[in-house]
Amino acid sequence: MNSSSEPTQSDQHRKRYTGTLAQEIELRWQEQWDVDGTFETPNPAGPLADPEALVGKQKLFVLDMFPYPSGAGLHVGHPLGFIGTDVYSRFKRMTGHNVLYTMGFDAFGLPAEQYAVQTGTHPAITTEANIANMRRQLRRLGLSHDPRRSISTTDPGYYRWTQWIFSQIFNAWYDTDIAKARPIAELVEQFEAGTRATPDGRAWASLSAAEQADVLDGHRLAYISEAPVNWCPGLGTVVANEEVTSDGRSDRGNFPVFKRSMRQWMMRITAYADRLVDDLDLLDWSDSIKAMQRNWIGRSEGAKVDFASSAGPITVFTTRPDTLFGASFMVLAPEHPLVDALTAPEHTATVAEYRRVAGTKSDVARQVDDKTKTGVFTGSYATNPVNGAQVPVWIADYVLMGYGTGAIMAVPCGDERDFEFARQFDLPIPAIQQPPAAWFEQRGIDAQVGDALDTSAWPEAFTGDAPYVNSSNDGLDLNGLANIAEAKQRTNAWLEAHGCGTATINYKLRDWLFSRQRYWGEPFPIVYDEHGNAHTLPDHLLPLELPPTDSFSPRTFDADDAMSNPESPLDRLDWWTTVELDLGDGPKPYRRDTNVMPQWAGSCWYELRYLDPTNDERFVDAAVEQYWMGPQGEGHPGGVDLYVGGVEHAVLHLLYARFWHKVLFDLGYLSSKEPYHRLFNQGYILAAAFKDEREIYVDAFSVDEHDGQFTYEGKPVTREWGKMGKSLKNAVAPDEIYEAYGADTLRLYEMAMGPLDASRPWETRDVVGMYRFVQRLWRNLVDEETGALRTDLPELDDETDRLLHRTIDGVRTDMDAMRFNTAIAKLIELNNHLTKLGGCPTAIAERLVLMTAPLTPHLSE
RNA sequence: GCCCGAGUGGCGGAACGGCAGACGCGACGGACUCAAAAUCCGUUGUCCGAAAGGGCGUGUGGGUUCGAGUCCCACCUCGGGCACCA
Repeated sequence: MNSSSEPTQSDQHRKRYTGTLAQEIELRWQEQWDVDGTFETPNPAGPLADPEALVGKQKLFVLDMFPYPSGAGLHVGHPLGFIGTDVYSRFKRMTGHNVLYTMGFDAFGLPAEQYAVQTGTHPAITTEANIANMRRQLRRLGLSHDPRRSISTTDPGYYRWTQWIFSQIFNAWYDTDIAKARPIAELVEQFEAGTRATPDGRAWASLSAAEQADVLDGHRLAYISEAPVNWCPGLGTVVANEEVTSDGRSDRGNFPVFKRSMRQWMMRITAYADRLVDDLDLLDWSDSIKAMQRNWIGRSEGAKVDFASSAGPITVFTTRPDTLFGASFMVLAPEHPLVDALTAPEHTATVAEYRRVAGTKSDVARQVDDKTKTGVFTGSYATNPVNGAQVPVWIADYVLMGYGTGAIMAVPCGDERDFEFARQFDLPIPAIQQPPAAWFEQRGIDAQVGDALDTSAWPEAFTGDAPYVNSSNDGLDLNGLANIAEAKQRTNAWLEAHGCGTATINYKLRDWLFSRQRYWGEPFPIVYDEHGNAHTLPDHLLPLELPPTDSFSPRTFDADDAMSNPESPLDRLDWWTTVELDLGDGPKPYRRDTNVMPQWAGSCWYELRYLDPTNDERFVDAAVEQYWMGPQGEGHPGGVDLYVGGVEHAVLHLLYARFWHKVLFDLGYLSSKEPYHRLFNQGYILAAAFKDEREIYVDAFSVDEHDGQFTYEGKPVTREWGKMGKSLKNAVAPDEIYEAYGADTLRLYEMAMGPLDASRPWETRDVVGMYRFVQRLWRNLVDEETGALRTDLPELDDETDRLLHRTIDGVRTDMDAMRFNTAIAKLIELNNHLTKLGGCPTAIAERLVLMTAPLTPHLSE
């Protein structure tokens, strides 16, 4: 269009590198790559095998976190990581690697379903259309994906294996003796042989079928249990702990979430807590992501200690058993089961009232309220096992039922919270450590040696390291010791010897709530017999396809209606829920499970399916998995060589996927212990967003700037920087950039903006810098009038030759380290030099083109 | 409060402990044009100076070193994560 409407220019520079010419070149090569199958990657075995093509090549598995196919399509912020992995993959292919690089879609889940509910269109239809649109957009960027390996989690051929893996997990238990998952049949063998005792010691054969099923359910890695779960009436489903924000709302939709006891599917991820923490050491991940995972798992070493009381032993968890001599009262969570038995008659009314008020407060309110301590005395006392002291038992909502044992021993002299509580309620604060003089000086207290232990003068608890005092009994003497580790060890030994405590490890991690009362997800491959026992469907009945229905809307409730109950959409489909099957003992009636799996299920193993996407016999061929993901030497856990994605999945996806991978490893299906060996978190593309006085975002492209002041329709607005997107009304569509400059320029710009792991603001006006580079590069080689290679190129001189070789060295190093921004700078330097020279000497043209090929693949072709 | 990470021109950002500011944007000057856009050439940290040249410069204050943006200590600011977890 441009060239025909401006005849003068097109006559002069018919083959100048313009947006129009760039598009011509790009579309042509994208077509050619498809026709030639240029990016099809050979496997060592199976349907995609081409063993000869692997000879002499090192393998490399480069993976992007696969996207959710949203209806809004891509903006220029989305593909930053994709472009990075593409440049890297192309570079690695050019340097002798067999690179596995493809892209799939994480397409089950709430957004598609909510969109479907809004529009009345079935989610299968919108999902399919969105995937097609996204594939088109990604292809337009020139990404070198192997198209044969692309999957969607919603393909029955894919979720057949998601269901199969679920069955494996259901039919497995964690053997703590060998720290490994095993098939449940091996547990049955142990019970039958008597090598493992049943919970109540009776012979296995004497247990009824229902009792046996109960025992096994208590071991399964996927199990149904009645437990406090997160009920979200606004979404109409329960959600996992990981999907609840710190202010007690749903990650999706931002609705209130309530703790309710319900019967739901759980996954025993807690069995893997230690390995999930310990194996982080084997991974090439950033310290911050590792810290987030460690934090979430929350492993803390300590001891469980029993305090005798009229209601029986009260067990507390403490990380500081060494401070037991300073435990001068106890605090139980208001929901603690012993509270009723401990409450003395004259305290019944106050305790009941306190529990009632605490019960109405959601977890949110308990946290949002300032940290002022509240609590009431039960009227009972318990016995401190190390010194026999009678300590009062209180209840208070700063102790959480969900952590540890829901009861604590309070050591007010050494714990900030206990200190505040003691001050609040005027409880004694016995000292068990002698704080150093400096501690008093820093707090402006003139403490004599004699009255240092008078805690009434202390402004706060002493949490440091100092010699113990008043810490001895007949068999244990910590006085004078200043080594915490040794004091803990000696206390633990004493507790164990006297049967009133044991060293133990406590975790914050809870089991994973795995069922959802929604429609758009993987159905559970589970049926229930007439006694209500769960059975997995045999493999030949998989996939259990999601039944087609127009009635896919979930039953949602008033967002604050905590007492509502979930209703699965699948439950309405009587024709589907009741079924007659022969599971090996003749045809019988069964009822299907009507839950679906959470969004995260499909993303727990997708990288494995990329390896062997068409395999009908197994989820992945063993030799193929070994080739692409097997451990590489001693101490190497195996896994994807490079996994690129945003930091927002630090806990959820990355934790769940590691868990599933470890179960499959334990059961002997995989050679790799970990799914993702190296994780690289790319930054985000930020864009200016503008808010008016009502704090509402306005269209960022209609804002005017004047002397640093921003206005929208004449009214002042304030600028902030945020992740580019629809909600901030600042998204730039890639098509605009293609039209003006082409995809190669967009790729260059995104890679040149800064290091890949840093977030950076998008500036459309800056894009032209990379366009000029590409234009000069073109002009240095191609005649702008004819489009043919130039014949008037200069001879190679020594200076240019030296610069070339410096550039080759630098670009290779930078590309290898994924420092694409500095690689580009070096290429521009060389090209600027060539421009001054009057063109690119023929002798080095090929090398210049090869160096730019990963970045600007179409132009370089 | 605790745990990560980062502070360099007007802006995005470069710098194995060795010429700070590569490369790009913008700005300014010039060429081309009737003119503009595009394109091309040049200048551009800052202060003094006509120039040659010189002073000052990597959040702040100390330190190590022949030499520090880079290493060490203390602090300030910003971003992210966790947060009454016993």
